[in-house]
Amino acid sequence: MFKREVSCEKCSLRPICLASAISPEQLDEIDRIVRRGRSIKRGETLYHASSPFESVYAVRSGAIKTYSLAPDGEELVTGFYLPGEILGLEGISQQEHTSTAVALETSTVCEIPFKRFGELAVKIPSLQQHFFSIMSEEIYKDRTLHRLLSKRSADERVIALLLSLSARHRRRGLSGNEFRLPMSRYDIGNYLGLAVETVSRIFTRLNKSELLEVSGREIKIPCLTTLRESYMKES
Amino acid sequence: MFKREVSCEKCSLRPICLASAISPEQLDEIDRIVRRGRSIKRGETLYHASSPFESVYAVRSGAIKTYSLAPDGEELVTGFYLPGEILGLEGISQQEHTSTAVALETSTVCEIPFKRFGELAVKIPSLQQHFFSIMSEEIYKDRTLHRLLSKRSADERVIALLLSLSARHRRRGLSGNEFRLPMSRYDIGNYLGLAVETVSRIFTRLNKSELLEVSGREIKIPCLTTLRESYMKES
DNA sequence: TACAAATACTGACTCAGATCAATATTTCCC
DNA sequence: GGGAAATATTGATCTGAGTCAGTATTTGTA
Repeated sequence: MFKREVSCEKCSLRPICLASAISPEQLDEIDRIVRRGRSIKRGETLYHASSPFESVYAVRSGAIKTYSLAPDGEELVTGFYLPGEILGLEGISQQEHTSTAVALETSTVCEIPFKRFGELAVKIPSLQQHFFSIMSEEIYKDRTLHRLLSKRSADERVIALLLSLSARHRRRGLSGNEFRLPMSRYDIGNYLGLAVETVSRIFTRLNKSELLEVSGREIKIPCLTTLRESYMKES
Repeated sequence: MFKREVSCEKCSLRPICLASAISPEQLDEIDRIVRRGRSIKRGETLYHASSPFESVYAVRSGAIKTYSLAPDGEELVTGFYLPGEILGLEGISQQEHTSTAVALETSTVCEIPFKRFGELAVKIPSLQQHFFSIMSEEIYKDRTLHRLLSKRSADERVIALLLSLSARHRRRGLSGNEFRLPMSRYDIGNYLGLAVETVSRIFTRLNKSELLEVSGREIKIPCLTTLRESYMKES
């Protein structure tokens, strides 16, 4: 027995999701347009690149990765999305999805039909403002990734990703010190612009140090501050 | 004698700027909130990182670069903005500018006070939609940069930047085959995650090939299709 | 018009991380 | 629970681009 169809109002993810900072009556309006409880199994696709853009999605549980393919078929992992996070935003301007979203583990998502959302955002200025903010945040995070890719060493990139995942767990009230990676070494390497072998070697090396305990996809960070500082020092 | 203070209505950049796809009456409303004609000389700053976020800006003429500094002072060039393009979007979510914008040559900009813009976007749904689209476009372009940085060779990165500048010139009705780079080799390298020396060597090499004629910052592309194809082939 | 400073170029050398080639381990079904 | 496929690790070798060092050219300014 598990809870499905939790309204935004009752959703534990509300403070970090789309419906934060919205008054109760307005919450109700959002609640009416959100399609909840869609479940996707590991490896299944939420949307495909070049399918018509109709909705953005909020992750309710699980983990989703997005990737795009170059004309020659080369894959690029463009992001990892955890509960409370919104995906599909790059599709708005193109009128179609520009990446494919697949579940890394069994996940549930809330679908937010974008046309109706726009109509609502016009009626609720604070919702419009919040959505501007969510998109701006995405742009801001892309700047961080830009720096990571063009200035940081392989080790620093991997540590930065772990710290990011840790912070996102903590934000949901979970442990930031111990978690399981939902993605493969391949995905990590692809996302960070590194070869799988390099990622693997870095995990082995970090595991030998006191900074991290790695066992397959299980990660334990004994001390976040130390890890953060070691990351700083390397840069 | 030169024209200042051209209204959005009369602005030749309208089709590619913020005020595209807006009806004449509504155009008038936008016109009233835009602060026009601010001129900044080469090397002068439009806004500083960590100054309060109040406006986004549209380039009217010239060229602007944005950069951010890491805690240790390391610079990262985050973007180049040409006439008709909007900058400052990453500041929305942070309530302050997260990068510094400086003019690469004498430029004029239009300032769009963001609070008033938000109020207007609520009244004009198509304007809201268009702004969603502009932000989405920025996210989409960041994905392209992500691929460039994590999958492409130094040569391909430089060619991709040239092709992007060329396309942006053409969009304004200018020649896409001949133009002057507003930015230094250093800026190009920094933006693309390459050492200055590498950028310099690539220009020399391209100049020796038939693909490009380079003389300092003057660029001539004899055949765009050939350049585009050579770029594809290398990938 | 000249000269200092900034920018750009070139060459020699080095190295982080890619690639290639196995082997080990985990995961997923039947 | 067993065996195949997918994922992860490890080692040896190679290479694209970085670094260092010096020179050339352009640009802005007096």
